[in-house]
Amino acid sequence: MIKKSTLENIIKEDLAEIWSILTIEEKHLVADNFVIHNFKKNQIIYAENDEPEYLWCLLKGKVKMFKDGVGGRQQILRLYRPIQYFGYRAYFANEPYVSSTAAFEASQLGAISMKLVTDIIDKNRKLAWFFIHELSKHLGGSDTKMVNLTQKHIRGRLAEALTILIDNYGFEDDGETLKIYMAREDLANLSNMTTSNAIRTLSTFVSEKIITVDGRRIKIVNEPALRKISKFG
Amino acid sequence: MIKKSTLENIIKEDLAEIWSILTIEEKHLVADNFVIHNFKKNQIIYAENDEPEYLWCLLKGKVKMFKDGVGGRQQILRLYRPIQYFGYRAYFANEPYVSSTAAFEASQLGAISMKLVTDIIDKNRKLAWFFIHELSKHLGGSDTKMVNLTQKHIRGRLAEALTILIDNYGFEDDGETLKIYMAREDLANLSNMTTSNAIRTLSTFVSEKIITVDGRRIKIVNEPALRKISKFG
DNA sequence: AATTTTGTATGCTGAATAGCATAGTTTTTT
DNA sequence: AAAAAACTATGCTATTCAGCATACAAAATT
Repeated sequence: MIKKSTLENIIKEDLAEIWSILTIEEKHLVADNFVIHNFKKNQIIYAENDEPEYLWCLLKGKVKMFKDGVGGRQQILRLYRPIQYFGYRAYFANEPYVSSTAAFEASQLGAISMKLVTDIIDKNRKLAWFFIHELSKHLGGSDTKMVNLTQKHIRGRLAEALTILIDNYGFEDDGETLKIYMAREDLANLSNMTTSNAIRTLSTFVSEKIITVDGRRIKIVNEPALRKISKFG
Repeated sequence: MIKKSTLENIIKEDLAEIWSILTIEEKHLVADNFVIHNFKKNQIIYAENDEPEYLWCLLKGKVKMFKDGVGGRQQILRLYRPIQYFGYRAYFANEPYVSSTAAFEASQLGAISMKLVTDIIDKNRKLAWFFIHELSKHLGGSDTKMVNLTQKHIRGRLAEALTILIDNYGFEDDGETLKIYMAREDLANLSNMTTSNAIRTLSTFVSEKIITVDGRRIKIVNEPALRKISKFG
């Protein structure tokens, strides 16, 4: 089940902050309980109301965390890239998941039992701090996003979504093509608008020479302009 | 500066979860560094972009945490009652505050240096868990609120705001008068709508015999109906 | 290769809600 | 107690955005 090569790589190269703070014994404990799963494009990793059981570690691919609202629309809450962790919040809060996660594209993930994570936190102060820091960052981000989604106008929200994509996934080697190819519907779900409006607003950005669009390939031509629109709503 | 009686009371009676998990030595360390402050109605406790320094402990009164958005409107993020804690997130995230807090009414608060709190967390696992739990709860709440504010219609949002007030502050002895008296503007800021619309929608709730209103005194006459409106948007 | 399904683009229409004005009321200050 | 300031109520209008329909394009399936 475990692909030794990948895992050893992660441990040896300390690819992620979290590994560097574990003792040798803890690293091996985790390695022995680290199960690799492969998810197909759009496959659900866990769903709202499920009972949390694992800490998920994204090794390869892209993941979205989202929540279905009463409006029938799906709101994308956060995006993840390698190597980032998720799935722990609900366990720590001692409640079922309030959101779902799915792979944006074919992805490889590692699952570690939260029971084990908790045991290690009890012995390793640094891991406790890792999660305190992580949760604090996310909470600040969530509060900020709440206000942006409710108060910015459509152009500002879509511009913000595009900057989020830049900041999370960056550009291809040409330095301007977004390194994520998502459906207009997902772009809309990230920006709290209908698919129609995401398409319409993208078009106006094209006509304003802020971006160019070729199917799902989006080039950011004028990033300062984009960030300005995002900032001022 | 320290009002011994109040403080001793809190420590002795273990009024708050947090106290019961400290050792005797830690309790005294905190007590010696616990400074009581009094805030007037609407007085700012800390503001967005300030550098976090203290853990604030609300002893008496009511506090709102809010953020000013580009839309010019203030969004109320969370409400606090005695004995609850706030002000720690930004410090843990190692960043300036992203939101502000103010006293809703004349309030008494205790300030404890975050430096001290961090030192105690380093030695007391249980305190680390207290904050991990607290942050996790708040993050789930923030994510949920984000989707509700963006997807529920005005009636649903106002109904939700009223249920939040019920759940946070409860009723007067008559069992139906909300134990918080806030301006329509604050009610609007809690529900992401204009003051006009908060007033209008309150009126329709009155005409539907879900609530009665007498100035800032709001009686919840039909709580199940209110929760139903909140739930279904 | 043909067919079906899914996704994208654009126009038109209607609904939800924001903005503003005015009048009256309550609260605070002097 | 009087005056000023702040808050509340309600009507009218403007704007933003959602909903839907249609046409076309691309991708997936048979």
